[in-house]
Amino acid sequence: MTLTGPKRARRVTQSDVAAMAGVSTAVVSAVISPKPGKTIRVGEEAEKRVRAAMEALGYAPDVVAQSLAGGRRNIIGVFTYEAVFPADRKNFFYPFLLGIERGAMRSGQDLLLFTSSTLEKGRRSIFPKGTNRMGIADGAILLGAAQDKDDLKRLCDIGFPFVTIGRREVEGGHVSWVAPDYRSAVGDVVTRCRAMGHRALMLIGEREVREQNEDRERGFLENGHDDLTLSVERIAPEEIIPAWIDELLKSGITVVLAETFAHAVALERQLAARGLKIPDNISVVALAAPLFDEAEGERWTRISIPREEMGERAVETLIAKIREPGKVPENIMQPLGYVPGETLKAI
Amino acid sequence: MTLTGPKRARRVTQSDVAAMAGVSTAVVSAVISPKPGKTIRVGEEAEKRVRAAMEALGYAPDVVAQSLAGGRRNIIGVFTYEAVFPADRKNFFYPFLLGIERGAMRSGQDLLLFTSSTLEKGRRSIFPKGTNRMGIADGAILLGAAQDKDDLKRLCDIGFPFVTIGRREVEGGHVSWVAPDYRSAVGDVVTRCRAMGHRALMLIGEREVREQNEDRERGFLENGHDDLTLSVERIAPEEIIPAWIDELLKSGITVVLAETFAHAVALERQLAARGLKIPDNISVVALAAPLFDEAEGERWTRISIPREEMGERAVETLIAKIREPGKVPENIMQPLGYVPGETLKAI
DNA sequence: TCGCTTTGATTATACGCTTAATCAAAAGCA
DNA sequence: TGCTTTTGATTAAGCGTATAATCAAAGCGA
Repeated sequence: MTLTGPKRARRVTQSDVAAMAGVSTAVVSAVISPKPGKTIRVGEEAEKRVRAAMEALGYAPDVVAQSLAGGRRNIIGVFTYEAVFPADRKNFFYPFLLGIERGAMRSGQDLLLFTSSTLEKGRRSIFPKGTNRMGIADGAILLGAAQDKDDLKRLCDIGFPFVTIGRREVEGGHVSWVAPDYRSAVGDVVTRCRAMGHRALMLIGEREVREQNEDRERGFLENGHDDLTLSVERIAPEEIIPAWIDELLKSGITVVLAETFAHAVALERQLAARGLKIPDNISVVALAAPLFDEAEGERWTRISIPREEMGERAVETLIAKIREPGKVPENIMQPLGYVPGETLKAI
Repeated sequence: MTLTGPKRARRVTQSDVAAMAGVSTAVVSAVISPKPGKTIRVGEEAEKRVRAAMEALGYAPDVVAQSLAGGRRNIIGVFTYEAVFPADRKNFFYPFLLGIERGAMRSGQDLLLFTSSTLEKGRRSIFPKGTNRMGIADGAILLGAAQDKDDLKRLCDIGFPFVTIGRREVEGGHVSWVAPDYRSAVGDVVTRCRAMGHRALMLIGEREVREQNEDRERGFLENGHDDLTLSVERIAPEEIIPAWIDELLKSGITVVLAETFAHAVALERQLAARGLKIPDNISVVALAAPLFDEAEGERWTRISIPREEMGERAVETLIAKIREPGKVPENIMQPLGYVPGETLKAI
């Protein structure tokens, strides 16, 4: 739906301010946005009058017009593939948004949430029906498990500045991201397990291999010592059935690193079904933040993701990118934490 | 901080399409956005050519320019006096935002969060340094316990469409709101208490009397029967001290309606200090939604607020207001629910 | 005094689109 | 036939801002 009907009350424009201050609109524009490249200069006197007029009239620049004219808008877009305020996994997204808000506050930016494109089949599109609302913002932060590389490519092509949370690679274009450093973190976990006496480790994870899964697998395999046996199994949580457990037990593996909580939980359930316990019979480390309530994941030995901080850094990165569009895009690897829990035991 | 606008690659414009199709830009515009009240008409032939050209050139309309020309941005502002994503009371605000997002989605609006004005002393200002970023949006939803009536007045004066969540009255201007119908709800609670045999009721609540407190007090006093003794005490939670409890017990009151959870909890603590229990010795009903975690309030007999629905209705109301600026502003009283808990007992 | 730079401003145009005002030609009608 | 209506288009005027191109006046060194 789009709004139609009578136009809203006339807004206070630059020329209103200009008229009141007795100057031209160009001067008002210059006062609003002082730039290093001083093609227009303003005297102290005039500036004072302009500011007074702005105050008196309650003037606010029209971002849309600024946008069209090629100026700055001080608006950062936030695009989420799922709902911005998701009902079910609110505690997962929330910290990112918290950080993004703080970052925006710090740098004097407003936040534009792209809620207009209807969620089709539960997912949003960056270019709904070929249009691109993003142009309203100076740049955007992309949040959520993005799958449509085409959209990312297109964003790259039109030179729109954006930063994704989570690593994304697009061929033929560079994308900036702030991503959890799964590689180092998982490497660290392997080292810890080894120090605790474990020698046969297995990584189980999602069938679909995306960037973050790659990173974990790399960190896992890279840290192999001669005395370690490492194996990787890509399997859906619901595929963890008794037969699979049989094989696991036969293999002599003593620690399982689970890419998601769903895997960890499925594993625990199947073990319990035959009277086995974590970590008595086998240890488990979760390689992700709990998707749902934080409390649910509390007892697991796991990796922790400083999501709030990541949100903030995403804003900083984006702003840097907006400022210097030509520069090589920055990528930030966010160091993760290791949280000792009750599911990893020394041998 | 201020940003410099990114220079985009030249985009395919309407006139490119027009040129290729051998028509004027007006025709292209008409093809893109067919409106009921058409001043400009397009023939079948021409439309076919235009569509072919759009396809061939990969044309996408520039929303920014569309906005500028059309006067409408399809952006709804969301202003919160506290942080939009508050760390401590997230579960209180969250449902509103959820509803607002859904409402925005339904009506094809984007959401602009005003995060740019720094939080001074933990509160935001609508007019930071006299400027008004709100003008960016078509209208705004105000969320949180607003105290600066001056700002609201000013918003009214400049004719900016806005809707508050929670009742607000400003003299010399009409404000639209979507507010919990505390009056009816409290009246209902009184009736229920009476039906359970209670005859002496007390309402305790915040010292500062704002609209919502007025509403509750009204609902409380209005429903007096001849056989009921009703009293109101405006007192800060920390003023609930042993001496006060003495008086309460002497008065013969059997139910206390607490305006906030802080009051209810303070009361419980002081009662416990002398070995008294809720509801054995005295019943308590909370007249608000729990401020913090939902779970914390679970056991209390209380009023429930359909916050999600309120958020959605706020969007609807705002859009109606934007559409017809002249119309008498709509106010919506949101019916509340009664949630039986463990703190109200029949006598 | 003259040219030259600096300061402080104005004018004019572009940004990409919508839409009111027009207009030419065809169609309808008596 | 002459007049009005309908159809299918064009032209041009904004929408509110940024900024390159200009320009007047003042300052300045020689």
